[in-house]
Amino acid sequence: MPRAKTYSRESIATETLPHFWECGFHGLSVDELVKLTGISRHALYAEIGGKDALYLSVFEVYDRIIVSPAFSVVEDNKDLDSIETYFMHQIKLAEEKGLPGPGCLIGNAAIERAPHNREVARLVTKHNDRLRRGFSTALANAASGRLRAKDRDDLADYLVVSAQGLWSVSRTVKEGKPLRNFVRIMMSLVSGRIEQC
Amino acid sequence: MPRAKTYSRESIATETLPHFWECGFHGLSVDELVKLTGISRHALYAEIGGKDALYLSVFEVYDRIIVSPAFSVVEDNKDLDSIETYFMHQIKLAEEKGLPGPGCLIGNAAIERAPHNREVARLVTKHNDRLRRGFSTALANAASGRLRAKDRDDLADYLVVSAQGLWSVSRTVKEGKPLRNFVRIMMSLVSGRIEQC
DNA sequence: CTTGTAGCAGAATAATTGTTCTGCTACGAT
DNA sequence: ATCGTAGCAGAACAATTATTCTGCTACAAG
Repeated sequence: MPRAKTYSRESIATETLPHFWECGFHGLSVDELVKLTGISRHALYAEIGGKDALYLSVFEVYDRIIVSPAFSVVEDNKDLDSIETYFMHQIKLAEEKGLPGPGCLIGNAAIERAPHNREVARLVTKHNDRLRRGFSTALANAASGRLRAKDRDDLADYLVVSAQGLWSVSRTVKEGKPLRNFVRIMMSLVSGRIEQC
Repeated sequence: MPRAKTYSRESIATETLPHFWECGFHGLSVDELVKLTGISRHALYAEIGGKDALYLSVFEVYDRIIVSPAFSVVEDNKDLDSIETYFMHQIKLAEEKGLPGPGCLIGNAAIERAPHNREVARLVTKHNDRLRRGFSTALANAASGRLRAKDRDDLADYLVVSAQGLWSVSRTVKEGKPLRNFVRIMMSLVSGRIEQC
């Protein structure tokens, strides 16, 4: 029986995720990746195929181990508090890991990589759709019918754009205050809108 | 007397600006830049020094010929309408040039390049400071004293983050509607805040 | 017209970096 | 124990790309 693989497609993507997240696609070479993570070039090319394919694999892992645990608060609870919790929790994590932080891997990819790689662009759109859907459902639920579908979708769009701004700025600020501030103002807007219906 | 230089530092930066704006720092090689713009390698290296230095020069030009003409509306008029005008006008320009667009050169650099280049990071911060100052002054004026300094600065921060989100998203959306929507909602928030004082 | 030289095109070079290849090692099956 | 092979380390290779170099051209001064 063949020896169990030391590095699976899965584990390679998981190990490289933090580095791509921090440095982006162009921020580090395959050599650096190999040195930093200890995975072998052989495994990388045999299991995944190359740097581009690896980057796409990292997306899957990021979605599963970073986005899902964080955003399921919104997707499960479906209320306004859950939206605020989602944002504030992410800001706290970023603060703990140290600001300026890596922002959102997918948001970064949207700017750095999506224009040059069709598949990355597709995954970015998919991610934004997921956020929009989550926000939209939560808003509908929070408003319990008092919000017109169009207004709800507009607000969901608004939150998606706001999230993009938040994680972008988190890459350059040194403390969490302006980020929290932003979320507070944003949330007051959203709840104000819902109440006035 | 020496022959007049065909390509000055200035003109090289101006010619390359659109390409860096569209493709980012890693999006095109010096070869492509030379082919696309017609400038000579010789001039580029003699006048500017290299790709990194060129990128920084492009920042200066961008600030002068793109940011200043657009943002001076806010800096000169100092009212809420000017803020909305600024955003809407930029969205319209982006639409005319075709969405998804290049976003904001400096916002893109914040994500793609600032983490790897101290000087780029400095220029990004400088740009955001300019926006914040402009917004802050406009808000103070619009509220004519009814807004506490802290609230005014929080709102200015809020607008800076929102701008970042807007231009980020403009790189992936196919039409201006969600962008305009975002601005409308954002502005309603800001004027609501000021009126309630 | 001659001549000196600024500036150009494009070749050459150097450095980086993505990918493949070559033994070799260690483990499991027999 | 030995054999076969999966997987490794790191060298080699290839491709890309930033930078420098080499004539050469065209213009201006005299």
